Amino acid sequence: MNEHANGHYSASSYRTPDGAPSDIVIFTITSSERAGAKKALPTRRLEVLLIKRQKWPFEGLWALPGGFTKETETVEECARRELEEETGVSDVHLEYFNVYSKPGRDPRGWMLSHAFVALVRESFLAGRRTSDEAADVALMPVEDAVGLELAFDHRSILEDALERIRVRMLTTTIAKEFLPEEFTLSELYQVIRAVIPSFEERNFIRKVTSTQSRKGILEEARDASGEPKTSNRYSQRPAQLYRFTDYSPMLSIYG
Amino acid sequence: MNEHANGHYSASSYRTPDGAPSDIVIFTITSSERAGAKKALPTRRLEVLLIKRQKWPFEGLWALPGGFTKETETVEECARRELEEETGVSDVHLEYFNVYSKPGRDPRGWMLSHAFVALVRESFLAGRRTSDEAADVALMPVEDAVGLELAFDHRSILEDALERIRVRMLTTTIAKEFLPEEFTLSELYQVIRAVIPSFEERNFIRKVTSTQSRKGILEEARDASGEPKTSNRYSQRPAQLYRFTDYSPMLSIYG
DNA sequence: GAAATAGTGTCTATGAGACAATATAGC
DNA sequence: GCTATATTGTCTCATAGACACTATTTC
Repeated sequence: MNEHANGHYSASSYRTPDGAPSDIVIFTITSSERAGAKKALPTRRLEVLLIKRQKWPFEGLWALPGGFTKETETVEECARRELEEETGVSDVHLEYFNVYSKPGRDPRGWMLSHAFVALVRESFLAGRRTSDEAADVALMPVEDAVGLELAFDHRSILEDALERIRVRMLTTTIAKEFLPEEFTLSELYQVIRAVIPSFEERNFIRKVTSTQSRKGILEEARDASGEPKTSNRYSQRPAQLYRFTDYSPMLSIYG
Repeated sequence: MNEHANGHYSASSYRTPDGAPSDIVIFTITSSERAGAKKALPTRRLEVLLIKRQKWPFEGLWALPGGFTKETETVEECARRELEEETGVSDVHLEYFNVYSKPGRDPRGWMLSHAFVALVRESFLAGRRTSDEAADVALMPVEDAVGLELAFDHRSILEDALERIRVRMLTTTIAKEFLPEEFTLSELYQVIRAVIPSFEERNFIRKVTSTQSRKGILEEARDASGEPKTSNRYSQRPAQLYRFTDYSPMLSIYG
């Protein structure tokens, strides 16, 4: 154990890491009906999944789900495995974003933590929230989570993850990870606002449908006979359904 | 050595990593005078620094500079230390971009490599290229480097690094890392083109100077008396000098 | 005046941004 | 008809993109 694979390597007497965990910031967007109105846009909120630690260190504190990488897998495979063990979901958007290696960050030893963001649709986690271990696993609003004392340096990790998805929400099409295949533009707008409360575009519909440079990221959903598909789930007047294309524009600050 | 810091940790019988190297993709842009013309724009080329390995494994192959992280430092501190040892430069732009952890990627054992991009001005490396170890250290055009067989998975790392700086060249102001404090718009344009050969903007000057949304990333350089500063280093007619402001716009695919 | 790069004029089409106005369907 | 959301009309101004033209200095 912990011997080097062979002796050609002069660093074999060096101290080596005690582990390389992957930690996963699992985000979801919950919808809740607004009281009163019958057909009204639901309130959407960005939430993060945390686990209450059962043992030393940081026993009793909330922490990000995660686990140790094995020598037979990549850190990404580890994250995907832990994600499935923890939430039962697979095939979700998982994105590596940083490594945390500050000496002393883990009292158990020299641990290099690899942090991922996972984006999960609310429906995927539906069963989870009512499971027996509900007390140890919580889905909580991000504003609440960043206000808590978390285990290890998980608060920094969470803040970095948040920053990360805010940037990527605006520069990539990850909004699709929180939406059904076909959605209305109000839904899209709400998803963006759930992640970035300050996002405000008065003419949102105008822009995403008519802008030449951005045209191409969205297309109208049509049924078998070619008629535009609409939905009146959230409105009296049916709204046009859209879907993301697989085109992703290249942004530039220079033009 | 390699014992866990304490016994509370149930994973203490697991295999642990054999090392966590940092590898650094050091980019620079070289300028060379074009033959013939007296005052002409130099040719700028993106180059990468590679080191010829002297020992097993991959002896004789070119590799990215790097080295092992110590338990008393972060992987970033390791990268910065290695960068200085290797090139003598400090205070340069250094950016972490990915971890490489595929089992078997390093025949010496279970190594998790943390990859960085460093952006260095040509002048910083000037002394280095004529040093004694010139045969072991090379600054070579990136097109050449990606065509070579490199040690470990360094070719993948290099390709990823290239993709990374191409995106960041267009979405952030890292172009400043390759330019003097004050520069002409032709120089800026050339730097962008050295990194992204396909970048073409006919009205480059127009855009960066007159666009409201982008206005703010650049400002005209002025001398003590408030007069605009110009340079005729590369042209007969003097060109206005600019500098980057510290404003960095937030791009969005939605408007 | 030729060379070499810097910068402007001009024209057209399109987009941004603001808001008012109208449309649709359920209640 | 009221409500709540969806969508279009309209107007103004700024920008994109193309390309010809003028400017400035050195040789």
